[in-house]
Amino acid sequence: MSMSDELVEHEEELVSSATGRPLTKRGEATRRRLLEAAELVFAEQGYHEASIVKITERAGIGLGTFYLYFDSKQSIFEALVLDLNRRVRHSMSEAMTGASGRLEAERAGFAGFFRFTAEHPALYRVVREAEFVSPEVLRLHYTRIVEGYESGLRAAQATGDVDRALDPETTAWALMGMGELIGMRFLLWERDADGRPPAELDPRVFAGMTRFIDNALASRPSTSSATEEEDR
Amino acid sequence: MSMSDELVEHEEELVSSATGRPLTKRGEATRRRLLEAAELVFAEQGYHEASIVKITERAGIGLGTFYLYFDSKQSIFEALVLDLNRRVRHSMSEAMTGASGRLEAERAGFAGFFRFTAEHPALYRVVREAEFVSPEVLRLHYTRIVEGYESGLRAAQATGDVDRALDPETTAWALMGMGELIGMRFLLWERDADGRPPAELDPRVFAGMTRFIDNALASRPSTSSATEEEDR
DNA sequence: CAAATACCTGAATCGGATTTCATGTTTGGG
DNA sequence: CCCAAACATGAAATCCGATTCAGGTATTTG
Repeated sequence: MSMSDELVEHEEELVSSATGRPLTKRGEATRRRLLEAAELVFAEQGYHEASIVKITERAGIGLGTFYLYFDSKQSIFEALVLDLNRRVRHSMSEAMTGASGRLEAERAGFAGFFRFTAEHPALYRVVREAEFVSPEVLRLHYTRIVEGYESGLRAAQATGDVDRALDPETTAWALMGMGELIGMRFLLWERDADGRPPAELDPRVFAGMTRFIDNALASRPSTSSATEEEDR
Repeated sequence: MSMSDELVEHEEELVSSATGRPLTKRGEATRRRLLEAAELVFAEQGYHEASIVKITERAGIGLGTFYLYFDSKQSIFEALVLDLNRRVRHSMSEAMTGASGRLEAERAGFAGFFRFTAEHPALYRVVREAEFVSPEVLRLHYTRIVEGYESGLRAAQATGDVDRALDPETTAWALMGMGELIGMRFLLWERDADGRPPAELDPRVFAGMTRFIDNALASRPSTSSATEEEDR
């Protein structure tokens, strides 16, 4: 009967989180407007400054209506982060199609990541804030992205494009981390004369990063020229 | 504002933030107890779950007393982050003393960073949260660390230990980012069978990271003879 | 010791948030 | 055209935490 209703529901139906009821056209549109407003408000104000009132006002919707679609403030935030995750990965895989070599594809994916961050600087801050609002969702976000990198790296190692001595998982996380911090420093923090964020990475920085990555990944002719064993 | 005043302050004056008055022995002790309690509470609960009441209770101090020493919740948080910054950098520079080569020193600094993160996992989460609580302080934190890296890299380039084609600033931020995310993934997220965080990085990960960094930094034999490594 | 100074206190103030709910409105199928 | 069902609403209940303040206690000084 009622006991396992909630647990069984795994698939993303067009369902109100709060009530479990299906939505009509009208309801669907309202839900969408709420998500779009949430995107703006969370991006501008951060999670704790944001409020349900601000979101519903922005959406042009009554306060009480919110709870027909989402259980809580945290719940809509999580939905938003998952949506952004979809969009980042889309931006990355889109950038990768058409790349010729394996290594070329890695580079392109990276570029796609930066394009997204540059186009939606505030949005990417939302994702980072998830670490403190909803850690599980952030893990999901990172893990999904890293999975793509990792399998790409393995494939590139198989073809000999990438140093076989690298650990794919570690390398994938290293690349993510680089991307994050360089994006934060040179896209989110940087402002031009008019206080506008740059549309893309400074060429000097981009070149420096490319060199760094190419160095790191390139298959090395002799596998053990460097100090192979750490102390002890 | 008042914040930049404090930020410029590199050295800890014995001054109450709220009143600007110097402290006696007793006052000094009280201030210290507040900071220590804040460290525990912010680490366990995060900024917004933490409250002045919880901090003063933990410190065994009256609620009102708090405001004799700090202007606000944000103010004590900032003081804490600056304190942690000092400690991280100390951990890094301590690890670097005694390193023989330039490149060796870079590696040691990195290890120092991880040692701190492994020893105080929750504390490093506090630093990261500063991005959303007090962005200026976080910039200061990162910038101070990066400055050290950057000048180290320049020196290592001068001696030929590090690829001269790398941009030192970009490279420094890339290294920071790697360290952050790998620390988060393999130290903060990882739990052993008893739910305890690991005391140090998994050897596989550490080795993978070392290889990655060595690849990235090593001066490339593009025009000269094969890699000449300092073996020591 | 007396007065001044420094330090301490927690009840009360104040503002602001999430969430509920009783009631009204719209929609769509028969 | 009627009436469930779905959707919408905002005032009010409820909660919570930062900050203030009027009135203490300890410590030092003359």
